Amino acid sequence: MDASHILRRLNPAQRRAVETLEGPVLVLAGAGSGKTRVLTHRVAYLLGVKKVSPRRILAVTFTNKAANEMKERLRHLLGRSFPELWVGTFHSIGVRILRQHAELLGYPRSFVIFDREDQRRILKPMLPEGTNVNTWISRISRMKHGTPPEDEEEASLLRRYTEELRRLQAFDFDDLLLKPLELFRAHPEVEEQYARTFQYIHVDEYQDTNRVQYHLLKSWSRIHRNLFAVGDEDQSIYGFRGADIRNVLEFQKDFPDATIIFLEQNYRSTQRILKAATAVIAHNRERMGKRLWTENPEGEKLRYFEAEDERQEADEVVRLLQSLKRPYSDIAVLYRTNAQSRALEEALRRAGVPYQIVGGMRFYERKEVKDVLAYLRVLVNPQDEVSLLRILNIPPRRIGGSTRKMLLERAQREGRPLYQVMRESEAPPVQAFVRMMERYRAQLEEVPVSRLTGALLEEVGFEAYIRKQDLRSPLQNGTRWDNIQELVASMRRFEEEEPPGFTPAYLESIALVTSMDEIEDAPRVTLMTVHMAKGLEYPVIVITGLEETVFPHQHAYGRESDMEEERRLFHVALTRAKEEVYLFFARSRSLRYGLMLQPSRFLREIPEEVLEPLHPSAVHTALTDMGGGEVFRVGDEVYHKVFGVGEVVALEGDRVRVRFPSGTKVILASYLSPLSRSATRNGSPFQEF
DNA sequence: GATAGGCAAACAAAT
DNA sequence: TTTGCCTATC
Repeated sequence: MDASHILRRLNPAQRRAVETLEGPVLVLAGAGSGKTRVLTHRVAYLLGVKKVSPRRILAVTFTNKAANEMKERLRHLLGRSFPELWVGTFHSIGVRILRQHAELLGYPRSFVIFDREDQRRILKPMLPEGTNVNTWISRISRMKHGTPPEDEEEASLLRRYTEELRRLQAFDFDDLLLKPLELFRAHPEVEEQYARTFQYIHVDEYQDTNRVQYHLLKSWSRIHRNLFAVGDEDQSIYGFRGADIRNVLEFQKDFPDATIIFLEQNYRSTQRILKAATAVIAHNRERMGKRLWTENPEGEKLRYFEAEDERQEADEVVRLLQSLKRPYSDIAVLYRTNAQSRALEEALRRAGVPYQIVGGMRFYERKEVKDVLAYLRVLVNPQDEVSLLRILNIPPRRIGGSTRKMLLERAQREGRPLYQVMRESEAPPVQAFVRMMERYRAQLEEVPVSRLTGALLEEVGFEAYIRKQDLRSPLQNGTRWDNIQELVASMRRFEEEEPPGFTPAYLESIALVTSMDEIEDAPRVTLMTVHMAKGLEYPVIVITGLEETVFPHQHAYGRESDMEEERRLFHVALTRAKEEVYLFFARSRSLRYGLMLQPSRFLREIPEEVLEPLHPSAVHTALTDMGGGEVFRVGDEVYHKVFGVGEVVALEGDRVRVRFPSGTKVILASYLSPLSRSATRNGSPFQEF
């Protein structure tokens, strides 16, 4: 194929990125600068012009959806598809490697993948009464990202947890990255096999890789050294998942011969949107410092609206959406936390505006769906005790607490798998259950998954069970059974795509499905968290909940680096927009009950000249300046949920010393709301309450 | 010994 | 608004 076919329609920087094939390359690509285009064209160039074998090219994307889109675009560019290309997320590539070599790690090929809920179920009994399981899940995850245990308690729990996963033949999400690395360390010949294979390696969203992913990349690129990383430190928003911005900031240190390429021309947003985004992100210290520019039109000013509470905010958002006279598919409504979707959802439903919510409770995480999947998981892997315990008495079949306890104790005493113990149980309900499961297990490799599931559901009386449950919570009448039917439908679709479509293959195919994969291209408004919106773009972006303690979120107040991540998150939100941005904030929110909320500091960081009120008639409040972003000053009157009204007597970092009627206390600033100001200030249209 | 129903507590982001 | 735990009842 002719190189010009692939290189034309790329700007000089993009072209350089596509053509620099040898050695490590870091592309610092600002929002909307065409990084997906660069990645795709580079792979196309390798395949079509350099005739590199697809088996030697690896492209790591951030979501499965992005992986599919890349394959689709390649097909379009090159006129055919390349099934042998390694394209996928770190996690899906990790699974692929693990399936290949599981035995070397002492795991069967039929290992299961545990999600958060499965993790919670095995951790719960390991922890003392009243311990916060979620905290421990985060700690374990942090340790698996490379942070050493803080004390013996952490170390010992990690040990016991790891042993338990091994006993159950399960990997958690972090294992999908960590275990391949362990595999490489223990078996250098396997490591070498991959390092030889991967001649050209591409990574998207490099700023959101963690240390384990970084080591995987180092290992894969060890021999050929052709690592092509695309990222934007201003869009690093997954610190809680171990993302380490050092991977970007220290790329040159780790790869001294690296070529660094900046993509700074933005093709997505209007000048005003870009001006706002640039001004906001300039408040961060931890950056390489790109300067985005655009040839796009100036565009409209960004508009803001101040609401009483989340109800009014939601109503006003709906009114705005209806007044825009645009296809609803052009619009995304973003928020910081999933809980904020509720008020919006209600208002949209009341007004009859079509919408879809992405994220939150995912389809495959719903209780009823997971129950059905647990049956299949036990059929495939009877060692999966978590799933076995889950369905033991669902629907109720007279295997209650005491029988369950007896079985578990015997299994523990004899050191044998629970399922084996159940096989020998004399309790009639247990016998019946095991016999039934064995009957289905025998058909696993012959009967398509949808038929097997249908028969199973029928036999256990699942519909009746669900309907009975629905009587208790009539609000979602029928939706649960609808979900089950949708699940069976998804199995049928799977069978069509991948005949013969048996159960083990099906389970594998859904293990890594993400919320992103559920986004539909339909004439509906899309609602999602800002995290989910990364990588997407819409003509109109509505950002809600722009208040202190909401966005930036309460958890970020203690540490400057966390606050910078919040700011990057807001920067991501703004740069999703092509044409119009609407910013909403409320004075109060039932989620922050009793607090008077202040407009987000991020609003104040947007230059005044690109902002205007949504309704011109709205009273333009006094122009005030927060100065440095600090929230309180000595003399301010403040309110605390427990201690009541008090006066600020001193500022101590992120804490405030407050004199209450009941005495003087030192309190985290985020727990206080201001009542009155000691002085009036000027500079921003956002009034302090 | 199993199940239904009532009541308290939670809640940041997600592969 | 959901989820899990506790108690009363079958």
